[in-house]
Amino acid sequence: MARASTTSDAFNAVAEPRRREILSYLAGAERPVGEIVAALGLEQPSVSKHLRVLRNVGLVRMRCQGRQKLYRTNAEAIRPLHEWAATFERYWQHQLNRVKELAEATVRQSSTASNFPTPNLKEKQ
Amino acid sequence: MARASTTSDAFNAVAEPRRREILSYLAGAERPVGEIVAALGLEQPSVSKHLRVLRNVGLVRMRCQGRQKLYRTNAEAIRPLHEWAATFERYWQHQLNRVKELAEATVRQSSTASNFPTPNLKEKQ
DNA sequence: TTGACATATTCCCATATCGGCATGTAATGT
DNA sequence: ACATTACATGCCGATATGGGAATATGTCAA
Repeated sequence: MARASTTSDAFNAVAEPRRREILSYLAGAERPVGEIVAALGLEQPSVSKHLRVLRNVGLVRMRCQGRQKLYRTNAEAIRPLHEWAATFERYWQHQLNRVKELAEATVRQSSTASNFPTPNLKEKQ
Repeated sequence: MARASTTSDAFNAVAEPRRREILSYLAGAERPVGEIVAALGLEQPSVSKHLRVLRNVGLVRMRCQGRQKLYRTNAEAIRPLHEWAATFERYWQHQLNRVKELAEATVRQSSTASNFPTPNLKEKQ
């Protein structure tokens, strides 16, 4: 088997950075393909192909108007993603609390004990 | 060019359904690889490979304990995804309001006017 | 040391991607 | 009818994937 199709999922469709840009661009208003091309600086065929993928998973809707086709993003289709991610919210809050506690403990210690430099709390990724 | 690497992004890493399952499974507690294999019913090498991808993008952390390696998901790394999706929240609320208004209008109409069958509000995808 | 256990890595293959370029198609204007 | 505009589609090539099977690495135990 190979990687899952880009059209198998909102998750897969959204994995492509350009498609994310397109979605953001089309979030507020309906736009013809030409404007997307101009605004994002992509090749027209490329945009058309991305739009096809997005349409297949319901992330954008299309409407014809003369010779133009107006696209808009269907925000509803992004909700599953949002909800899946939200599932982890409590866990990253836990982690933040731990970091916070650690920081507070360190501050207490350094303010009572000495003039140590503040420790670097940045997580090494 | 081909598709972006699965390790280029949290978005790309998370596009794979099995990886999402692994992340959920490892959200609450640290677990050795063997338990993941047993719990999700995947082949061991497959799990190891997925874990490698997840680790490369910081979605999981690993700790050695004897001959086992304990993995846990690093929820922090999921936040960018959550925040990106949240960007569209106001738009899907707009859409919901529109659907709601439409439904209410329809109800008003049908209750004053007649016994028309309720229209199908399901969006055709 | 030898063996068993826990994971990781490698090789192979079928599949699909994305970009670039060329071409097809449909609607409009003259 | 013809040219033009606005998109869509087809073909190509380079690349990377994920599963399966086999094998390597590393750790503990006797």
